[in-house]
Amino acid sequence: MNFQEPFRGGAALSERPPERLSLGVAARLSRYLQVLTQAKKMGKETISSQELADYTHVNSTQIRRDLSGFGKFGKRGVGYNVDSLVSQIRKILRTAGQHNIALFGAGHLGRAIASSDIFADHGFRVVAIFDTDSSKVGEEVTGQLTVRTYDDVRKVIEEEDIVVGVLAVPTEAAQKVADDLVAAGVKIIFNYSEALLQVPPEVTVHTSSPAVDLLYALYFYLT
Amino acid sequence: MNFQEPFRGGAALSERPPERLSLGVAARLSRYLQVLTQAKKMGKETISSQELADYTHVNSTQIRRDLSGFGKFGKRGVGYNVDSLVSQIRKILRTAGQHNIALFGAGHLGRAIASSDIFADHGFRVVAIFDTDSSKVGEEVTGQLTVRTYDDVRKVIEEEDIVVGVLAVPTEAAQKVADDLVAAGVKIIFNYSEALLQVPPEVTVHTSSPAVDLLYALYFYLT
DNA sequence: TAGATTGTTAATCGATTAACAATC
DNA sequence: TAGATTGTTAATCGATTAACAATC
Repeated sequence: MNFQEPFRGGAALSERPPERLSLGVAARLSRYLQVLTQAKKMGKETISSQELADYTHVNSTQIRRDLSGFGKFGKRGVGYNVDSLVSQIRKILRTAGQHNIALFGAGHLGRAIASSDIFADHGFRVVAIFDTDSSKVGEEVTGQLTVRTYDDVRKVIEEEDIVVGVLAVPTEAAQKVADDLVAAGVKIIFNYSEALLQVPPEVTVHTSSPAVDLLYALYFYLT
Repeated sequence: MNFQEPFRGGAALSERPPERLSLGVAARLSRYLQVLTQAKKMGKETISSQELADYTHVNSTQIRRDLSGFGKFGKRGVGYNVDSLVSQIRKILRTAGQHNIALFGAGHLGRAIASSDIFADHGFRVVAIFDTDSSKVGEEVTGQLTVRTYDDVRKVIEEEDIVVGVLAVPTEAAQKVADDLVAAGVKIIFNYSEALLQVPPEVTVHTSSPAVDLLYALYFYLT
């Protein structure tokens, strides 16, 4: 970033060349966004970099640095306006639009994910939930979602313009679902099972589990 | 690390001074461990740094570098023995022992976490699950676990030597449970709700959600 | 041996932090 | 004004990567 900025506080500051964010910056911005979203729900109007630091465990200088790279969003002596910071970060992360996702597996994890607020909070819409267990098909999961038969996968993916498949199925079943998603043209798979999925290079798999963090975090907490 | 090592392949290499790992190294080692554990289940005996790289999205040179910092675990031309690498990493992360954890909330997320293999795989034992909903008390969650009444929290934490509290409760209920855990002396809280918890400085809160990753990962996948 | 893969170097790049003037 | 907090600098530290000799 060697672009010399001779003006101060200009609105033009928010229109930077769309460089790809580094992995670390994007991860931290997402984290700030999560905290800000919650802070907003709690009725907080402004927040300081120190408060954000307390909640995210990211150094407060780092936070100010991350943000100031995109514009002067704060007020000295006051902090950041929660509402405006949320929309600024959304702009930076380009998560302003709506994205449709499909959920596989109507077990406990699938239902937990389906009923989480966090997707709606960030512009993601769970438009379908599938299960191979025919006794579950037709069950209502949330107000708007009903478990669909796995036979309709292909049709639903095309009709509903689904860009992400989220796997909350048993480890043994994950590869088969991944194969079907790939065949239907889905390029992004979120894998909450423990399976090591084999997919073609153009498809991205992100594996994550509600429990893996524990291992890593505990190293620091127990030593 | 400026310790000059004149010998090769010695067993003494695994006994390094117990420096605290950097955050990044610990996170990556945990990830390797997760993949290795699964690879072992699938009957794999050796694994190359390139295969580990494919599954973890960590550069293969980085992986070899991370591991070689603690000893010469691999065989040139062959790769790493899965079994022995698992135990080496466990030694490094000091997760060889057993740690008892308590789970709060017997809803979908709580049950999903309780029935996950991943805790058992890494030496954690869910020894209790609580819920304030009296209609859930007594229900069987897994073979060994039955939902307990929240009134017994304090007693159970002391009797069962619980070091970690895992919160899978609604956002509104999270702070109350955190307060009670702090009062009972628990120093590590894993928060799967969206609440921004207030705790004394000696207590560590790790907030995480099965859905937050999506936001960050999607930035890269959609751009 | 021939092929494969580790262990390690060297060079680069980005992350982190303390400190403090600017300013609300 | 006085206190608080941002924006930014400068200096350090650790992460990342390509490349390749060592060696299984």
